[in-house]
Amino acid sequence: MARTVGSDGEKTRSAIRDAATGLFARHGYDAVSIRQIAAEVGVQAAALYRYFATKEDLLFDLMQSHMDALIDSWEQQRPNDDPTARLAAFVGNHIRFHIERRHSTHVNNMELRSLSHDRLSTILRLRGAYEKELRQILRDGAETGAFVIEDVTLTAMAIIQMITGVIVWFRPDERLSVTQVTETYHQMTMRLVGAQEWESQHV
Amino acid sequence: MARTVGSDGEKTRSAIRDAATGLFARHGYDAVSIRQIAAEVGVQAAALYRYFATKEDLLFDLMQSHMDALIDSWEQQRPNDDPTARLAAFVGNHIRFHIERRHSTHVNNMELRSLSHDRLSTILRLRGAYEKELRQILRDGAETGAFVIEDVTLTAMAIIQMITGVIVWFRPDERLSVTQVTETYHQMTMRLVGAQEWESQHV
DNA sequence: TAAGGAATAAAACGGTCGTTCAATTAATTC
DNA sequence: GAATTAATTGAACGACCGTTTTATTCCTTA
Repeated sequence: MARTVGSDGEKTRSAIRDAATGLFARHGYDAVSIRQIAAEVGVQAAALYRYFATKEDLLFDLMQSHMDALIDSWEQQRPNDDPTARLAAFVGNHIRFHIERRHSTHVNNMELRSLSHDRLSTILRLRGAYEKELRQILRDGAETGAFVIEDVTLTAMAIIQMITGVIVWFRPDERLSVTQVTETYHQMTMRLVGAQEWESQHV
Repeated sequence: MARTVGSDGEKTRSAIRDAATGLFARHGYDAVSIRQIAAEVGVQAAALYRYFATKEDLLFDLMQSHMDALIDSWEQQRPNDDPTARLAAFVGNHIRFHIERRHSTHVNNMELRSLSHDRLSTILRLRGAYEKELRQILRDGAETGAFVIEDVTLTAMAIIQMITGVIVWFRPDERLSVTQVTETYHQMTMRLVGAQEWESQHV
């Protein structure tokens, strides 16, 4: 029956996703063949088509899951606090999430152009929703006078690019721990938005 | 003769480079075929091989030229001034350069993985030399007390990612001019490094 | 205007790609 | 344990890839 077999199928499905994430991140979507992914899973190329109709379906599945997980992670963490505390939480959650998922982050940042128009829109919509959260924090902080901000949209982009960039150079087991990196970025972010004083809310 | 004919050859060569830059930036190195590039130039695929031995040679040529031009642009602009003025000049030059060369910047940021090991090293060496300039500015500013910096390397990466990120969202003919964008990033950068006061050196 | 080299075109090469299909094996149900 | 269905294989398809080879055109120079 589909029930018990389904559980094995889900295991294979997730093995495919893991293999594809790593290969896409390292070599790029176009440079990776279905046969390579299949080989890493230990299966023939044709077998993948029982789980994903096309190669692009597989890519889209990875990217959508990534965005869903990112938004979910923030929603479970978001404090109902003053803008300073919310910004600290946002930065901390963002950095932690992206370090933990370097590979799928890389795929999401690099392979947008490999998606069809409709699927690109879907991903961009999710991305927009996430960034809107940051813009709202910045807007609130500017209104209460907690932050000094010239342009909310532009500042939001600057912060996101800055904190997402961590994955470009950060490698675990180096001189800095995740906590140290997060702490330093927290301080830089607070200065960037002109936050005059903030408690040591090291999230 | 090679002289007069050479000048036509150089025109074709630069047409190839322009076409390849645009196509690589839009669709990615792997997704673009030699035949596509040739078609955009108005020539047959085999003709490109008179100018570039392989497709990767073409990519490397584009990436190396980009880095050379970036470093050259900074060297012609670098002031022998205090750290605050030098940082302002660095940010201004960087943003201006990258907005003017969005496509080749995109190629340089996205296609590192398509290079062979040796060529990757060459590009990374150039990149390292450029980033070293920023680190030196930050170090000087930290020593004179002009800046508040927890970690020079980390701050340099944060600034570079922030200001390079402009090309991800900035489009000409939108609500903001290059000057406005540069000015806002200048202010954000100065706050980020904790510069207590700075003249309006809008470079 | 004939000669000679530079530039291009046209065709072909071997290889790999994403995907499909028929045949086979493995697992589940009755 | 036979029947049924799910899962996988191996082979094949047509398309396109980067590159090479050979032939042809164009242009310069003597």
